[in-house]
Amino acid sequence: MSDTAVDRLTREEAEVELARLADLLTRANTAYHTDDAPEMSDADYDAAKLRNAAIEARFPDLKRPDSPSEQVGAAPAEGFGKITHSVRMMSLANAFDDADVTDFDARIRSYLNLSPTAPLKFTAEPKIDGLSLSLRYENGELIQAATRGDGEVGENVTANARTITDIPARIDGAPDVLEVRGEVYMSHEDFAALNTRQAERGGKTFANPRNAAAGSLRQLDSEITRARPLRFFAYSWGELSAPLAETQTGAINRLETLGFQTNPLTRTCDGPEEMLAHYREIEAQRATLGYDIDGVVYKVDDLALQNRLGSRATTPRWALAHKFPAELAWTRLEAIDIQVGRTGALSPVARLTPVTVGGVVVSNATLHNEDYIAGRDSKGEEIRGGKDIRIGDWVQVYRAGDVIPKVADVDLSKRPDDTQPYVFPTRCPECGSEAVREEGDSVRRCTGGLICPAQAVEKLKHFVSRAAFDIEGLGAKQVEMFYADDTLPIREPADIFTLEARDAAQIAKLKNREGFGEKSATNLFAAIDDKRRIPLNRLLFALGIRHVGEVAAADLARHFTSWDAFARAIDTAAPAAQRHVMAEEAVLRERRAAAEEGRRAAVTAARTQIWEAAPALDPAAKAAWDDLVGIDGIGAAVAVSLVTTLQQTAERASIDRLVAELDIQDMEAAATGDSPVAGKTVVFTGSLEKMTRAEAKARAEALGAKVSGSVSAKTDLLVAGPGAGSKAKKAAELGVETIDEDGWLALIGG
DNA sequence: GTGCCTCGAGTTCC
DNA sequence: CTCGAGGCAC
Repeated sequence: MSDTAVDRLTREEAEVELARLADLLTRANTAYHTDDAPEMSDADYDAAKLRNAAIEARFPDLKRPDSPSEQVGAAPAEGFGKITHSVRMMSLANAFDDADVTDFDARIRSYLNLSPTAPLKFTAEPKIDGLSLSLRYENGELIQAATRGDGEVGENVTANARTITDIPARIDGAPDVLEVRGEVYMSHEDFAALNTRQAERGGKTFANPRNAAAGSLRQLDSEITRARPLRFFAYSWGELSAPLAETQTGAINRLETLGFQTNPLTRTCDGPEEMLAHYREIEAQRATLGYDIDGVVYKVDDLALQNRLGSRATTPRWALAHKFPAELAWTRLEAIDIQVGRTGALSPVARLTPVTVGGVVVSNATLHNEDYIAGRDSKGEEIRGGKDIRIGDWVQVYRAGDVIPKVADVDLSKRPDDTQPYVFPTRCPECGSEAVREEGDSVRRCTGGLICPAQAVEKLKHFVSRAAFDIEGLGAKQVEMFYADDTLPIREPADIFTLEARDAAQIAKLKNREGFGEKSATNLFAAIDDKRRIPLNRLLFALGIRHVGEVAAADLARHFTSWDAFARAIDTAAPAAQRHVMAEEAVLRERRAAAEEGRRAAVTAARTQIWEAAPALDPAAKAAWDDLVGIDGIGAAVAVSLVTTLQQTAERASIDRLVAELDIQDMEAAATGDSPVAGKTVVFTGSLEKMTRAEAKARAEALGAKVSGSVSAKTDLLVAGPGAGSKAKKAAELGVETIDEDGWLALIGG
């Protein structure tokens, strides 16, 4: 019956067929999500969905309550809802040897202005190799569980978390709001038993306990999770309505009292020596613990100090992960392939005879760059005893940070007789353009620009990536597909936004394609339309301009607030950027000449000469340039990159076509938090007594202030400690408000 | 000019 | 996650 044309079905047949399709599609969905092994091809899946929709259209009254067409996001790639963490889930800075640990202690003391002998306690605990989870309790009730995700937004796995025995559904005597954070993991014993069971059932087995735990927690059907032996150690917290304790140790004890498992090897240490001793103790017990750990985590014990130390972009300053040495493996280097990145960088990738390293089979590994293969470091000095890496060699592989496979060493004694030194290509393997290495640069880059298909595709992938446009249903795979497409191509970002219109104008519709259906096509168009309105910072990041990452894009967006102001400023600054480049070239020439003639280089003179050469530089251009490089975090390299990109006609035309398709959201003029210093530009000068300079800067920025190094007309506030000199004088001249350290502390409330 | 520190870019496997 | 390099403080 499944072959009968829809318009020939009788009413009774239609009813039976709808039931069959509902069952088929539900099973296909489950198979896709739970076994990671789809039973149906995407095309068959879409065909079934289309048929279901067609029958429903003909017999609307027969539509079932469990109709597959009603299931939102029935497209298999969708999964869990998203949860924005109320307090970011940070990652940890890493240490690989004892010196990194003593440095950590020293760095904290210097940041806090503590003497080397002042008491400073730390905790040390095993770093569990699982996946982190944040549990939110309100009034003692578990209401939400979220994975780490990117630290900002994670996945909602509440139903699955409820099935884990180590996670209490309710707790007594906790603060009204308590977010408990910890690690979900699987013991060695349970992992082995699970794999045996999976193998017997013909299901898929897992490579290691970490993957098994991750796979089990991310089941759409929480009954499957329930059957998986997951465990949980609590080690941290997020949002709290009341403090748990005054120290890390106290807080962990409190979590234990509340009914959570905490790691029994957690210790409080008096300093680096005790921390390292505990590290060795944990390392010695590693094999007999019964679960995987990949290092030891140290934390400043005093929570008030943790608070003062604060965080860098992605890691807190008060914690450190001391990693165990990486596992190593030897294997044969079968080939060296060259990949082309979005900036044109040619990266060599090692194709290896597959080998197990730390529980995972590795068949590819990075070879970093040209020099690394040749056996030289960035300064051209020979490394690894001058061994060059050749195809056919036995190479040592490890997984850096237990993740990224790298080639670490070569065994020359096993080198076959017929090997040749590897010759790094000087032409792009993808487009044949010349690949050049700029002076002092370690990477060779394809000069093809937008002509190079590899660069174009990688740029598009970057454009749709998570921190950029993040278009649902348009990932790396789809981008490649559309790039290669002849009837409905996406060759540049603007093409994404004209996709629907172009599709509508064509006879061969996207929805009729293999792998696509009615629903997936409409979903994609809707997802694209959804992103037409885009915040300026995301747009600037998405453009993929060299040296402009997420942070620089945000800095630029905050400074210029609108696309028009940004583009105008860059265009205006262009002549000055050109002078800058010429001046730096002149400096290089002067340096070389001076070295030859054995005299001191007149660097400043060479620079000034170009800047002041005729024809005179437009003062507006100079002002725009100064304004640009005056932005905190934006220097000459970024500024030049912005100008060159926007001044290139082809590139600019492509950007203009994109901008015409968008509704760009302006940024708020200033961070208007409720803090009295939000949006203000603050300068610190003189010596500060109650805090260090770094600390003061971090605190001010956390409150939304911009901290600058020098006093100018744009400065709103000068915080002057004892010994303030020229800056205080200049502030007085400019009429900038000046306060002392105590005044500052009073202003920010502590 | 030198030495941090942070950001950007590239990378693997599931 | 790491490496290189840009940015900035000293």
